Amino acid sequence: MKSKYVSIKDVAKITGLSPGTVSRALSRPEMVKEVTRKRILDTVSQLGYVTNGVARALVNSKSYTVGAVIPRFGSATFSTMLQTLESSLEKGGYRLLLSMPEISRVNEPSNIRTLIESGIDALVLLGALHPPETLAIIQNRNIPVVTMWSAVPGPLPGVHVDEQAGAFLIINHLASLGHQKIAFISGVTQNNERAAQRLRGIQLAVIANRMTLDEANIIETRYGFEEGFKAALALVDRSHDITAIVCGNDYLATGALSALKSRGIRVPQDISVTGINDNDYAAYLNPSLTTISIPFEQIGQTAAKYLIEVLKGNHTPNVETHELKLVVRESTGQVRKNNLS
Amino acid sequence: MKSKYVSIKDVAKITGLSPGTVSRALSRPEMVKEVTRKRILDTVSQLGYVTNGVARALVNSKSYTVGAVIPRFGSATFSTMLQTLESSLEKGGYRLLLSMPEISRVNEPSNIRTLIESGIDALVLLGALHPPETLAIIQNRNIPVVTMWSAVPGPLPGVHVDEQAGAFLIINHLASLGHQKIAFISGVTQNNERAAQRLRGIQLAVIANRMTLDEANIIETRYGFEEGFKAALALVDRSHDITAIVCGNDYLATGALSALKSRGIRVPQDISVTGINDNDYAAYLNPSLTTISIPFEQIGQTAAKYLIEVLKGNHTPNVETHELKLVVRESTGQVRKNNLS
DNA sequence: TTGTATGCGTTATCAG
DNA sequence: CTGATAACGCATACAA
Repeated sequence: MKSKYVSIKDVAKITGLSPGTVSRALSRPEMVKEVTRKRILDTVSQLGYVTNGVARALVNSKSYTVGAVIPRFGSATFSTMLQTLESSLEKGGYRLLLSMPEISRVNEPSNIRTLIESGIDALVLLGALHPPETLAIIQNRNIPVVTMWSAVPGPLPGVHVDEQAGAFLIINHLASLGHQKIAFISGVTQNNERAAQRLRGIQLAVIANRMTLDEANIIETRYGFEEGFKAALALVDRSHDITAIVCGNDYLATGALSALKSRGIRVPQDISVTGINDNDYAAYLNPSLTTISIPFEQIGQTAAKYLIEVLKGNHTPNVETHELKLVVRESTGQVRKNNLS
Repeated sequence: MKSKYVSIKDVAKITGLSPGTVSRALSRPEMVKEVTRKRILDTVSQLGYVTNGVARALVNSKSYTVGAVIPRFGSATFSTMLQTLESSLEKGGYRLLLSMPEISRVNEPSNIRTLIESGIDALVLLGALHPPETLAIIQNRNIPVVTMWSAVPGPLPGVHVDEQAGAFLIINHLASLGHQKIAFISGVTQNNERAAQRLRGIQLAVIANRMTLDEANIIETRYGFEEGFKAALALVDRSHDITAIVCGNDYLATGALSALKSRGIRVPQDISVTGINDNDYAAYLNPSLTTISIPFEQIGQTAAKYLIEVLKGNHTPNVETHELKLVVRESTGQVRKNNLS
């Protein structure tokens, strides 16, 4: 398959110089005489020559591309995190090759293999928990990795978010307002360490505050408006003494809110609804919702910066040790106080 | 820079076969004897050999990668569109190289050049309107392109959304409810053909329905909660006879809603608020909001499918003609009716 | 400072 | 069915 584009040889031919010189003029300008360089640059722009990054990547075994596998949960996608990740990478001269499989269909090792075949220099993953095969690939290729938004410590370096601390913020807040008996609408915890840690944190905080969270009042469901709606209805039909419903994410909280309203239940006067937020929407739109938000901007940015450092050779990409300096623990967000009774 | 990974030669050496045969066993299994292939496959998995896609891309001048430049507007990102784009590409065996610059800082030609250097096979752009330089690059490289969510006809093939028709849906609806004098909070129309067409559509529909939309009641502002909030306050302070506020996107609508509530204005009894949605959130969360939504899933999917066909050679990637078959005109979404007085 | 030659890992062509 | 060889476009070591 013969390419039809201008190559370095064409530029060489026209300028009467050698391919080597042209190459140098482009990537090591200081190694070439002023006039020669100018002549080359002129013909380059005249011919519309564009470096073939594939060939360059082959010889350098470096593609300046970072791959990311970011599973999504229904319509919950991590746009802010992605944005900051991408723009931070871009600032460092890297491109983002993105794989975002639906979580129910995710086959991480396979996704990673595809990315590696594409010639990525580093890898971004969501969360700390990964199948052994994933770890094997990473170890085997010795490819720099960073995990984003891990909720539990893991073997890979990553930007950690303390989901349990977030849960404590919420429950402590509710306790301070005098709430006693609460319910929790959780996301599916299987294969989702964040959901699992949120649930665990809620349970621990409830105990610490001597509150009550009956097993029957923990509903585990997929993230979604409708799911939150149904779960909330089930809860209020079942237990009449709940004063607060905490939700594992903002979709659930939003659905729950609608459900309560449809029953004529006042929020937050009769029942308080709290959401752990993946999105800034719910929090803004409905002030009757108590929310705690995740610092997505920071996560993406920190992850990108770390990788760029590693790729510069400034860190040893040792997959055995956790990069503690990058752990974001101090802030999972603030609780927006509102006029709960 | 000597690569440290297993290559096809290593597999060849161990199996005692030639590199060519190993290559064939992997990419053209039918051309190689059953036993030989099995022997190769065994050593391949034993050595953990992974094809070097960069080398493959070089010789084939095909990388199975599609580049996309999707500017974002503040926190408005097109997650659903991206999701369906990515997953549809993936089904067709393509990877997505994503560039998502903040719209205020976008330098499209430069972004495209970077993607092209990376060796993409095709390009995805947002909207129909692009600087001449962009068109020149595309023409020059003769690279397959598709535009997503173009609001006006353009020189490039694309998935078109009729924003004006959407605007008519809204205004006709308001007219049928008896509204006479309305206001419009628009996104910044400069460099945003969608925002511009929304505004234009609203104006035309207002005339067609013999309604009133004073120049002073058109506020153009950045997309955002706060911006919508401020704009709505300004409107109600200025004009006391408006019965409906239409907003250019859901962030604006959400902010406007909050503003009216803060003034004790009932929605929709006193003033009706309508949003054109980039997001399913506002619509769900607040039933007092009338919304019209954009079919993002379809857009991403259609764009991907088109490109895959083009790359298969089934369409001529002629940048001169608009791919009419791909234009999505029939549905920019439904108006959710609500109990407007 | 510039030219020449070689190799990066793969696939395609052409013999055998 | 398999092997040898030449390319893909670029970067670099080495020679001039």
